[in-house]
Amino acid sequence: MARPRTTPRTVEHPELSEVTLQQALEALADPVRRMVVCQLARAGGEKGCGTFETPVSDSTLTHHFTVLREAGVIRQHYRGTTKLNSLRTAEMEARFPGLLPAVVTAAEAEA
Amino acid sequence: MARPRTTPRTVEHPELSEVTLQQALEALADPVRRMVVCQLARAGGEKGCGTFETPVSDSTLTHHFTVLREAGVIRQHYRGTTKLNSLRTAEMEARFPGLLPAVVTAAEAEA
DNA sequence: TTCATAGTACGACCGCCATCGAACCTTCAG
DNA sequence: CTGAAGGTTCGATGGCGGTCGTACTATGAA
Repeated sequence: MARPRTTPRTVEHPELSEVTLQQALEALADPVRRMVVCQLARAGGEKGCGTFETPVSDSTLTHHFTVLREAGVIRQHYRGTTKLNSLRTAEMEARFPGLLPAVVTAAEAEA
Repeated sequence: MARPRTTPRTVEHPELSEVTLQQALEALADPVRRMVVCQLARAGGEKGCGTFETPVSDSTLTHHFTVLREAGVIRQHYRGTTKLNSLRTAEMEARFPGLLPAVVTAAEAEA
């Protein structure tokens, strides 16, 4: 039977109501993670993990994606071997009004 | 002559243009510093160093004030033996539009 | 002048987090 | 089945930052 030999890869996402301001700020306070967020914002949609420009190794990047995901900033899901990332823009806006736009805008302006 | 025996105590403040987003976010990402900022926002004006409610020692609090000042978030000046603190609200708004209000609002809402 | 109050400077400590490389898992193409 | 590409997991490491206590300085009051 054409069935996966193991469980398909899924990703856990927190409800934004479970995310603290502390988590969100810590997530956004790292320069590499801000690069990721800005590149996502610029892309406007989904973006594969391997398509980001950062100065760190793959394993470190995995760590940063995890932090962003657990902070509710990004959503991730698999398509084949590729993992796609997108911003949880609307949910973040509902939870922390103005925060994400302020950070992205400031980051873009600085670059 | 009624003159101070040593130089009067002054405090250095950065121009907001010299402050990076990194500094601002790091400053705001610490829970104790956010307490300070929120209590200042609530006070609406100046507030002596000793009038803040925090779980840390005086010397640690001094450290946090320094970080906030160097991040351009607060302004400090002496009056007698008291050091007064206030938010650089307008300048922060010009440099990082929306950031400080977003953080303060979220912090108030969480508390 | 002396004392009390307000805050600072300094040094030490400790824990956390960003980072890496190596080994591994999952999926798709041949 | 086999290989290769895309990510992950794991353990180790290193540095930075939050914390404290103690000693100190500055100011104003008695």
